[in-house]
Amino acid sequence: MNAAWSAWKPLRPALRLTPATLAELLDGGQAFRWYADAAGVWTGQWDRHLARLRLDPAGDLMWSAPAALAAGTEPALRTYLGLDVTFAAHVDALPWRSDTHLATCLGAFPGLRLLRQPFGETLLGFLCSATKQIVQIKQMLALLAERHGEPLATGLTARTLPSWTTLAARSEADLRACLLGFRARYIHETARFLAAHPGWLEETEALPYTEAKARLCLLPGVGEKVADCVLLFGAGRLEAFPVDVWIVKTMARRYGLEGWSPAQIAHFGRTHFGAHAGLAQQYLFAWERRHGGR
DNA sequence: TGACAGGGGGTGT
DNA sequence: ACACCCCCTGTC
Repeated sequence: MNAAWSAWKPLRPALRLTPATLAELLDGGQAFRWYADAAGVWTGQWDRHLARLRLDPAGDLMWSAPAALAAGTEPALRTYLGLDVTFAAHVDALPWRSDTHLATCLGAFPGLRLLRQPFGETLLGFLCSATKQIVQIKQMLALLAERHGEPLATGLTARTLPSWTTLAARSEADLRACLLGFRARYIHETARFLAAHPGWLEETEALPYTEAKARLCLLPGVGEKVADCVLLFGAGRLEAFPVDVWIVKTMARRYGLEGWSPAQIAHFGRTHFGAHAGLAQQYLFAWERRHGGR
């Protein structure tokens, strides 16, 4: 039995989105703990927060939270949704004036932005992501929270994701039982490394992009793609440009880069899109997910 | 309705 | 290049 939810309130400052952009933002591969109901109400979790989001008729984002937690939810949402980040200016600085495909992608998902998720949780999510689709990653994280997380608050059934400390105390078999497959060993070994190096993750988050990425790549199961996702979705590093199979496909088709390696595509992306290449990547990725194969 | 391939947002060797 | 795990999805 869940406690009562607070009344719906508009987000301040306001965030005006289309339903398609909201779906892409919450369930488009940045985060893996949001679920929509038939009425278009999204329920999701991050850190020790639980919230509902919906668009009012004008398209402005409204939020609600369990009454006992609601006081802390609004500032947390502002951080999580990056309301202090000038995404409109960053988008305008992308080369859409000379890149018609990019202009099309920007127009299809107006207001799309990058989430600022908890760093450690983002790492866990993307350690689960290898050769998995979003629906399966969500299932893994739901099982990890259900079996190894902590109750969010008394009276709530929702649970947090397990901390890295908790994960380090679990057996690889316990993790494997959460549908992790071969990823269980990576998560187990990463958890043990982090347990043996207190503060390592926090120091990594604070480092400049290149150094932070190099450090993340030291973790078992973390290569360039996962490291870039963690930095882009969990640390606000808009210069990170993750290259996965979708981006390889869309860059080959739309930018004539057939046969290019992921490293070559990453270099092209940084050069072509500039300092906020990761933001461009998210729009291209959203477009490819929607129109892929056509 | 139920079984059966096929392939999946990568990394490590 | 290929193994790593095993669940989702489409198909018959």
